[in-house]
Amino acid sequence: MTVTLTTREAIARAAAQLFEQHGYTGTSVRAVAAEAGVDPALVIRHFGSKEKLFLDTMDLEGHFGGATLGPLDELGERLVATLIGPGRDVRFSAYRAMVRASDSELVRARLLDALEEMFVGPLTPRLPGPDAELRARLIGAQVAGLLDQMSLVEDPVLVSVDPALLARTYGAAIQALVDPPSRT
Amino acid sequence: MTVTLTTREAIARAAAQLFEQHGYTGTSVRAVAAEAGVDPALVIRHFGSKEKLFLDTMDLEGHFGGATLGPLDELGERLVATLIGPGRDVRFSAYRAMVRASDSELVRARLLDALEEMFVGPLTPRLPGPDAELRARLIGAQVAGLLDQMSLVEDPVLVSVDPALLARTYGAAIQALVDPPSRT
DNA sequence: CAGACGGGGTCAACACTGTGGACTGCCCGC
DNA sequence: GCGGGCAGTCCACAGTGTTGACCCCGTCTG
Repeated sequence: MTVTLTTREAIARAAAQLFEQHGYTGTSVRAVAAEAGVDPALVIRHFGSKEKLFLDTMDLEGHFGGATLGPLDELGERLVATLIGPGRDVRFSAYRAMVRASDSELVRARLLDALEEMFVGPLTPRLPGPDAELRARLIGAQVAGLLDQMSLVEDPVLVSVDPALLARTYGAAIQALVDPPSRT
Repeated sequence: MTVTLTTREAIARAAAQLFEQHGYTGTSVRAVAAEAGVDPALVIRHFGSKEKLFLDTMDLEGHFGGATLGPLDELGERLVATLIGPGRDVRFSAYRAMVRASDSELVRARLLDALEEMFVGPLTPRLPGPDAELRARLIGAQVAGLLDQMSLVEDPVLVSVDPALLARTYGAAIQALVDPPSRT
């Protein structure tokens, strides 16, 4: 199967690999073309622009989907465990590439969509207490922050700390937004 | 005063403005040179490279310094209020530019330094309970996440929500890492 | 006082980027 | 058989960061 690749697929595949590996600015259209064994002008012809190629290629939802499922108690800890669990490298690379390319209006919109689809949508109706939507968005912010420090900034302590401890600690902070605020 | 600017200062000033306004990739060396009324080759001569110019120009510590001062109770809320309080645009721009330029190893290192100097250093010795350093770093992650969503992704709900409510809500989540974990 | 020196400034060029236009070759419906 | 469309190729353009050769002028030295 997939004995022969349509050239469009070949380009997309090469692009996905290079973008994840070297980021948006770090991979040139010509490099993608070379990797796919194709003329540089052809990749533009097929995808319209480097930016569109990037958007067609990277998708966050595929890597992060369904992270907010399951019961609400201990959701924080489970969420973190899922993020930093098996396959974290792919997730981290995708996120990193997207964030660093967020100069582009389209990329920014995609990040916003992903936030909406992965956190605001599924979580807002489930969170008990007031300001559910705001809290859902802030949970998204917490996740983004963790990804920032682990994937983008590469905080050496965070990347090497015991994942269970990390999940427990940061999970508690997330849980503070999952549970209804205690009116003191 | 400052009747005449040394050309180096003029370049740095133009660079700071353009970098904050249009980001790293969005501002060309030639644009900086034009804004400073100077030959493009000269800015490289003075600063070595565009990357070094960027690093010499942007500093996070100046914009974010001293955000973790004050008593520990309600530090979370105060921290958020400081971040999104007066002058937030400058802070947001600086952070955005740095993160989007974090392809560069040097920029990445600078972000790590800033985290260290602004959160890990001042907070670790003050946090009660176990894993103080880890928790300090995670507080940094929370801050990064908020900046991400507000400045980089520009979540329309977060940027327009009542700042006091935002500070209270997200502050509570940060406070969960400031206070010693409740061993349940 | 002459002359070497050095640093700020200018110009032209290099290698590279993303992209567009003109062109060729091939397959498919009439 | 033939014309239209489409995949693929080639070349060119404008813009990028950066470099080297050059120049000018003030300063220190013999």
